[in-house]
Amino acid sequence: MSALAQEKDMKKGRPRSDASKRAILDATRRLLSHTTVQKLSIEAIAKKAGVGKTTIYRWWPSKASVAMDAIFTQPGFQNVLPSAPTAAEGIYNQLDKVVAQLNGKNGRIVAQIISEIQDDYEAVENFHKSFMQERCFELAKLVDQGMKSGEFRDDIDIETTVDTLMGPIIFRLMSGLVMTEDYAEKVITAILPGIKA
Amino acid sequence: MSALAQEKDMKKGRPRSDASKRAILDATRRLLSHTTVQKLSIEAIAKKAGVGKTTIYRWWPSKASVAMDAIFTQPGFQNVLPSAPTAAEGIYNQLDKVVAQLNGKNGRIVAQIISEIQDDYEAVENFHKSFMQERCFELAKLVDQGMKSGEFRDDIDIETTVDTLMGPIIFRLMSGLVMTEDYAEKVITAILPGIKA
DNA sequence: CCGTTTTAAAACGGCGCGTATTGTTAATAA
DNA sequence: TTATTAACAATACGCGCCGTTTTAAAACGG
Repeated sequence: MSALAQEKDMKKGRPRSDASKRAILDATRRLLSHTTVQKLSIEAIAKKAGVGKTTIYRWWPSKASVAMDAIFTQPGFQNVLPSAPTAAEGIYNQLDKVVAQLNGKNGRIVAQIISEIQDDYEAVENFHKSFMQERCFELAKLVDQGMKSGEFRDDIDIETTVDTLMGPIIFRLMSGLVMTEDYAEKVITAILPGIKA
Repeated sequence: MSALAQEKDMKKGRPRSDASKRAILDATRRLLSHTTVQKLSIEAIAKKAGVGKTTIYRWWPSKASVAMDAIFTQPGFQNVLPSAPTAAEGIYNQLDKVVAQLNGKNGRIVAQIISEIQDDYEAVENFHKSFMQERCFELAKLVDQGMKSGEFRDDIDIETTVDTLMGPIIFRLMSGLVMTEDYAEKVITAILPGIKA
């Protein structure tokens, strides 16, 4: 085994084609701008991307997985946040980012993804790990921090508080209701007075 | 036209078979206890109910509609509530009822129904009219009542407040997270301090 | 009896599923 | 160079369910 092979953890045989991978995700994004996840088909992706169906089935277990990969790797879906002086401001930053990610076309697609995976327990878990969990955990961390610093009351339930912050957004997302850009502010205005010390 | 025909709005031709209707909804309920809405098929319902496919297609536009009909006509899904002395107690009653309706097997099915209809605008509207709207409106009415009576602050946004009450429930429903029987109480404990006068 | 409508049953073409097969290509190992 | 290994595109397959159409019987009112 060569030094290069050791360094890059290379294996025998033809390596995975990065061009095909990009072609598949690109084709999926283009198709999703004109149809829904439900109406999407593996065959259509393969045809548009100029790849074999087997290549898709080899690397993704379902069309929902392909869609998740296509959407979540887009710029704007990384969850990097500016540090905030207060817990309240940190919560606002996080919530506003989620609203920005979900209030437009991408939001419709994410709603369709959540829908598509409902009868697949593993897929639901995968979705939560790759999108929901880190955002909820970040909120929980901020609530906890606010409690310890005295900014918030010390008798609130962290998990339920996170639910009251994230819940309304997902509720409106799944209900097909409009979600304006300032929706995060509205939710925080409703929630904050109840948790402030 | 006879008097009876006029009274009961009878029409010419063979009347709709109530037996077939019941057979279809019964078969759907039985099938849904072993599979998901997504895996349900019109053909399977027709076979199990002993009816023709055409009979189903004549009266329902989709399998999601059949499922909604089958679930929402069950006992326990009527939204009748005891009158409450305070707005807060009224809100608790309403929210607790929703949790009771959605925290078990039926909740999973409702989540699947919401999922199934995501790419059908009319179906989404129909779902909201037949389930979500009346429950949200009831909550909005109670919040408004509490504001006017001085029980709640007068500067809160009704719509957003309803979102913070219903949102967490739908959020957990669609996330596949556990929702205990006392979840309504948890949400109210989190929300109430922020809206009380 | 006649016109109308619903019904169950059966058959239809079509689509996308997930798998299998084939021959080619791009890498490593000897 | 040669052998080995694995990914690749292309193609074909059987299958299940779709939504529609056709047929003949059944259930009503006039």
